[in-house]
Amino acid sequence: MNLSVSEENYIKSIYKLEEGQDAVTTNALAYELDTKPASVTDMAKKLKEKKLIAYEKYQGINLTPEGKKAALQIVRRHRLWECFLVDKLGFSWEEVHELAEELEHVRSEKLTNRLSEFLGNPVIDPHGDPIPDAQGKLGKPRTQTSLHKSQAKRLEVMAVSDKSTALLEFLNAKGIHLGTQLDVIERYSFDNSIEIKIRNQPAFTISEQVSKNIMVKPI
Amino acid sequence: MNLSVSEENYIKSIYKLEEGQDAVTTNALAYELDTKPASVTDMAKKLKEKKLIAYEKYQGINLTPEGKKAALQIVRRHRLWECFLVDKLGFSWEEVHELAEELEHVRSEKLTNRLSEFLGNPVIDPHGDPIPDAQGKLGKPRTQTSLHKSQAKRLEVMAVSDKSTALLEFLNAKGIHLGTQLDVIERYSFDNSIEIKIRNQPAFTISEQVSKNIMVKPI
DNA sequence: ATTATTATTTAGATTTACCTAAATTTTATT
DNA sequence: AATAAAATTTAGGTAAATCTAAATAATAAT
Ligand SMILES: [Mn+2]
Ligand SMILES: [Mn+2]
Ligand SMILES: [Mn+2]
Ligand SMILES: [Mn+2]
Repeated sequence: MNLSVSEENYIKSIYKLEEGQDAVTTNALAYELDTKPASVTDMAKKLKEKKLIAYEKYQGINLTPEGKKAALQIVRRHRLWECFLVDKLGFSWEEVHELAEELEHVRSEKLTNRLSEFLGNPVIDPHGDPIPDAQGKLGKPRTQTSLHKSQAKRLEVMAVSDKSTALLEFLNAKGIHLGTQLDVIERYSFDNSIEIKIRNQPAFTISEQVSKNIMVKPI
Repeated sequence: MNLSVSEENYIKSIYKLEEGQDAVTTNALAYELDTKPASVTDMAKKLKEKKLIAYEKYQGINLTPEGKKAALQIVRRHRLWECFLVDKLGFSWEEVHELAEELEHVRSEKLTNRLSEFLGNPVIDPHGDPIPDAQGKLGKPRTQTSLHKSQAKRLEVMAVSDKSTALLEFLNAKGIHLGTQLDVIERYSFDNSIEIKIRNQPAFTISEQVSKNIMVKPI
């Protein structure tokens, strides 16, 4: 199956939005891809024709097994390039998403596999997301809780679910990285903000918007 | 100036064909880009509009200074990626051109410069071609003679001017790489074939087509 | 159960990068 | 110089990926 760059971006976004939800909505996909719903409907017809998605008018979109396989290959390339940019070229985690958004479209299994090998076959990317292997298999079963939901007092940062420069730069400023261990001091039910502390640094408060996007595990 | 992938490929090909010649011909460019002359004429109008080329009907094409600057950036990216693929990922020289043809279109000065640094700021690519620096300056003045023209008896291979898999695989089979030193045993004027010898290996004969594409310097 | 709102699709255009076939210009050959 | 051949351009079209505006369907609110 030979996909255009545009088709690949759609497939990847459908894969992302499908998580949890049962069907991906036209509007959600349009928003995710920064395009218009009418364009999504057009593309949905084409991807259905190519048997990459299941789609019926007004019923939303789901990847077929082939579609999912394609998505995992794209995700693999995306995350490997992110690793390369951070580990080898010294980029910081908020800079790599956009670049990987382009590099992911160079389709060469040989290149992908050699890149993986060169990087030591990493299993997570700089944002804590798992990297599918050459067969498209994901290691982790994605059972991550957000800081927002977690009840634990001592936590370790495992991933961030939003890759926007804005969030990542905020986390940089606060000293929150992958692997950072933090203590929850207080939860304020009024606005769902959380007061946290890293080591012996002074405590500070983060909003619900932020805590929702920090994935953690108790320690 | 924001160029499409297609525009970049045109600019790069014009740069390549301009070497030596005074103006690039519509047909030559169509052949180089594996497209039709009519398409070249269309694109010529657009690139002229963008002031990247000088073009008058029936008069051929030349890069403007801005066009040349753009071309050198693309060439820089292309050749740096080729170095990366060979030096870091272990690809062989005949495999990298096609991949670099895609990677070259990721436009990020930061990425390009970090990649260059990561590679130790190489000045020639795996085919012996010089790599423009961040300012677009070429080191070597490109005064290379082809084996076909050279009069010397002992020579060193400096570059290959054709990057086709066919030629490069042929050279691999014959043991001819960058830096290979060879002796010219005989030149046959009938078909311009040349008998050469590498070290103490048995001599063999190469055709004019091949010798034209091997760039050498006397030693 | 209507009605209003929201989501989605269709109709009809636009832009980019191509193409083929025909017309035109340039260049080479009598 | 006239004619033939080759190179180039123009005219008119196509396919992909968008868009806006209008129509339709699904959902929510009276
Ligand atoms: Mn992308
Ligand atoms: Mn990532
Ligand atoms: Mn290219
Ligand atoms: Mn090269």
